[in-house]
Amino acid sequence: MNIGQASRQSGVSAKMIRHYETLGLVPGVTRSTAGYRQYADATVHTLRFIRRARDLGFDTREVSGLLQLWRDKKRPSAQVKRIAQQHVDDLAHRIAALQGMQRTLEHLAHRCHGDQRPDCPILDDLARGAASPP
Amino acid sequence: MNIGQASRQSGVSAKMIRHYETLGLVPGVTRSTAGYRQYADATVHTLRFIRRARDLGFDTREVSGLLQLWRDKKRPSAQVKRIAQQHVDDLAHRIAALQGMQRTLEHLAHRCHGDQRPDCPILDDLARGAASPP
DNA sequence: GTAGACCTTGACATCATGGCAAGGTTTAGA
DNA sequence: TCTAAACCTTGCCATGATGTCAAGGTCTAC
Repeated sequence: MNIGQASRQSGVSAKMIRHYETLGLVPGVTRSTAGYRQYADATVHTLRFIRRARDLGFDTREVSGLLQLWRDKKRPSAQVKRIAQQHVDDLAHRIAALQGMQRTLEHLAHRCHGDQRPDCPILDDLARGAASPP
Repeated sequence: MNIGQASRQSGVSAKMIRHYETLGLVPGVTRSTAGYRQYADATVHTLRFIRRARDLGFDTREVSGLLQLWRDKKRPSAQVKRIAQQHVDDLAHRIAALQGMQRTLEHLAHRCHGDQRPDCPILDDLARGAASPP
């Protein structure tokens, strides 16, 4: 199977398949005489794993760790859970940060008339450069 | 005022002050005979504006637009509000995406024993490469 | 034999920011 | 007056995950 077909079957772009190869996430590939990468179903499976993990927001370092655990049939599930839990915590932080921005902006936008007049609490806030009190 | 002092007063790193200069967010600076950038309070004010806008998640393009509106004393506040509203919508999308990941992962982590045994629903899900039904 | 689809590598872009290096300037103190 | 420390300059490289483009080789179907 060439890279295009592996890409279609895994949902990972050819570009990223090559990239993951340089990162060592997918094992070194065999090549055809012309130098084309040849893939087996097992690799497509790995690529789907990577895709799914990326979709859940794990960065490539974390994906690498998860892949190693996946391959290690004797892994303690605690290790997997720890990676996942860290990521959940990270997500929570990021969500909270975005929600903070959202709250502030919604508050400001709510008080902005949004008409032809120039007065605007949004610009006022930015110009003051200070967080508004909760 | 040199760049270091402007940096301390605005909360924007010297590096980023220079960067914003190349982007045209802050106007061209006057220089001392030795080539040192000289800042007035007005520029520090602008830098604080930028800092605050960045803290609220606006990207530099949006900041640029907001700065122009800020400087235009005849701006219609509707234009400001539109930029803010778009950003709020963007934030909402990003938050929803992260929450989706968080939900899925919390669900999986909850079902993972997290002990010495290798069985792990997290890896199972990744390996299946499919979203679990809600 | 040839067109079109496919593959290869490599370079560059994104976005906001940090870091380092090599060199010039200013300032405070001995 | 000399010097060390603190400051400034420009420029290059790096991050992370992905896309795009380019120049060139290969395979396939007609």
